Parts: sequence; structure tokens; C-alpha cells
Amino acid sequence: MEGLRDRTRRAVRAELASRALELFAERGFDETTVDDIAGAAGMSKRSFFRYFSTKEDALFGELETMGEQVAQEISARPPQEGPWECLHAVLRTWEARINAQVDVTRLVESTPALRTRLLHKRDEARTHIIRALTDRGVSQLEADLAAAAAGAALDTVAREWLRADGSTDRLALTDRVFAMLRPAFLS
Amino acid sequence: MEGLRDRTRRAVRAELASRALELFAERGFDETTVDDIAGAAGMSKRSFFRYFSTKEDALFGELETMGEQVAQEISARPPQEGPWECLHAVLRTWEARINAQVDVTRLVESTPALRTRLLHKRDEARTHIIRALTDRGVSQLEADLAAAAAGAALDTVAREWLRADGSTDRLALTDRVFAMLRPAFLS
DNA sequence: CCTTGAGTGGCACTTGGTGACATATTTTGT
DNA sequence: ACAAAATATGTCACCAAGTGCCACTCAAGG
Repeated sequence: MEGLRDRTRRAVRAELASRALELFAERGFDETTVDDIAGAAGMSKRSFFRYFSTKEDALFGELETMGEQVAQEISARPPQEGPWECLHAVLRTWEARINAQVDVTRLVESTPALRTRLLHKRDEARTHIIRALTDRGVSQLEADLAAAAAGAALDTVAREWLRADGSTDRLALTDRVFAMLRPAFLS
Repeated sequence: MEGLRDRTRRAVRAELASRALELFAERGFDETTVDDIAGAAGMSKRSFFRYFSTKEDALFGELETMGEQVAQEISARPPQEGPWECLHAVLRTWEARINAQVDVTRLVESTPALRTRLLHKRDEARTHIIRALTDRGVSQLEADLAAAAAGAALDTVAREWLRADGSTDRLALTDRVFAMLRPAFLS
């Protein structure tokens, strides 16, 4: 079960993340130092780095284990399912988690350091996804391409969503984009 | 024309890049400081940053204007050509430029900082590619997806090439991967 | 009550990257 | 050929991200 330790730890993490978001939104990412964030949450810079390994992760912290989780969900899918159907089914629920609010997504999109960090996270996840797919019997090349293409799809969805100012039905949009790429993966 | 200035500048850049590669290969990227590289080339750290804007760029320097160049090549394609054919035709020659030698590609693939920087470069290029495609009349969504998918394709090619230890015919492989995704872009 | 262990602050340190100033060297206009 | 403008370089100071280390606090459990 979850003891007091873990609960307070989560609370402090949330507090830091929330302060960071405030400061980023009000001053910009580059103009906010880690000292600022830590100070706003009543702690030292050193302690900040005990909760988040980089400044960027104050925004992306919730996605830390994304790769493992996605890989696990993939393994749980029916084994006869094709790789693209599988990725579609799993990732359609993740899109909303990656891009929670428009403001944040817009901030990420307009801040090179954050954008870069997000790409890095996706790339880490890709590795896990590839393994999960090959474990299902998909060939290396197809698994690799499918994982990369799925990342491209999610990225496209996010930008299209931004273009519509966050007002479109994201699940429908995700389905549409995955459907566009579907013909490529009819093994 | 190209005067002495530009020639020496290119020479110094090349020298720095070459020293950097040597040091990275022998000690690893993280274990090599910018001071080391600059020192090995007989200059100061400050001057290094007058040739490369980041430490990573000592390896990627030649790709600096990739985005603009690719965009320009896209604009030069026959206007009735579909977006995917167009991207395929342009990018098939770029694959070999991005991954020149196996050693370098392997180094990049195994060094998070370098991998991240490469992703960043591709992302910058993507922006330009999207513009070039919409200028040809392609819709925002399709241009976005095609550009992202093309990046995914190149990435997949690079990794498959690595798996074969750099011994496969890369152009043929590139054509194969682009052909796989082709059905998605039959407008 | 005492021990153990986790969270914290503080400090020094490394390193990537930037700005400012002074000084050569090279290009260019006359 | 010479002055003026543009470039290249070094040096130095500086900022901020991130890490290692040590000492301290404080709650939990025997």
C-alpha cells in the first residue's frame, strides 16, 4: 500500500510542478531559473533536483514511465491483432495525457528546450514500443517503422489540435490520422 | 566568389569537427569538454563557439541549413507531383548525408545528448518542409503528416542500416521504406 | 529511548554557453 | 599605397543547470 512517505512525495512533486507551470506561463521557460521554482515552492534548488531530474521535467514529470506503460498495454492486446491496430488502440488514449491543456501544449511548441525534451521522451518510448511489437512477432523493420510512424501521427494530431485552438474532438482526429496511415501496415 | 576569409573559416571549422570526432570516439561525448576540443585545435573555448553554437554541432555542423535546402529542393520539383513522391525524391539523397559513416551514426545512436540534438534538427527541418508542401497546395494536415512520416522513414532506415552493420544498399532500403508508407498518401 | 533511514539545506564544483572589451589582421575604397 | 571598416581571436567575467558531499532534522519502529 501507499504509506505517508509516498503521499507527501507526490504532493511535493505536484506542488513543484504547479509552481513551475505558473512561472513558465508568466515569465517564459528560459527566464525562469530552477532557483525560482524551488524558491516558490519553499525549497532549495538541490531539493528540486531530487524530484525532477531536469528543469523541463517539471512539466513532463507525469510522462516519466510512459514508455514502459505503453509497452505493457501493447503486450496486453489480443495476440492476433496487427501492429498498427494495436498501436492505434493503445495510443488513442495517450494523446490526451500527453497534451493535457492547450496552454501547456502551446508553451511546449513555442519553447525549443521543451519541444526537444518532449521529442526525447517520445524517442525513449519508441524503444520500448519496438520491443513490445517484436515480442508479438512483428519484424524488426516493420516494428521500427510502425513505432516511428505512430509517433509522427501523435505529433501531427497535437499540432492540428493546436491549429483548431483546442476545440476539435481529439479522439476523432486521432482516429482519422491513424486511419490515414493504416494502409501502410496491412501485412 | 569565395575569398580567403571563407576558405580559412571552412578549414578551421573542419579542423574543429575532426578533432571533436576523434575525441568523442576515443573518450566519449560526455567525457570530452569543449575546452578539450578547442585546445586540441589550438584555440580558445570562446572561439569554438564562434564556429559551432553547441558542442553537439561539432558533429552535425554540416546539417545546419538542411531545412532550408530541403525546402528549396521540394519547391523545385514538378508541381503536379504528389507530396509523398516529392518527399521521397528529395530525401532519398539526404539519407547518406545525414548518416555519413557508421561509426558516427552509432555514436549518435548511443549518446542521448547527440540523439536528442539530431531529433531537434529534424524537427526544425520539418517546419520548413511543411511550408514547402503547403506552398504546393497540399493541405495543412496532409503536409504535416507527410513531413512527420518522412522523418520517421529516414529514422527507420538509419536504424535498419545500423542493424546490418552499414552493409546494406541504403538507397534501395530508403526506397523500400518510402514505398511501405506510400499507400497512406494517395490523395 | 535510541537507532535507522529518508528528506533537506548548504556548499563547492564542473561545464555549457554568453556578453564585453581589447587587439590583431584582412579586406576594401580611394 | 594608405586609411577605414569589417572579422577573427583571446581573455575575463558571468550565469545557470546539474552533481557530489556532508551535516542536520525528524518521524518510525524496536
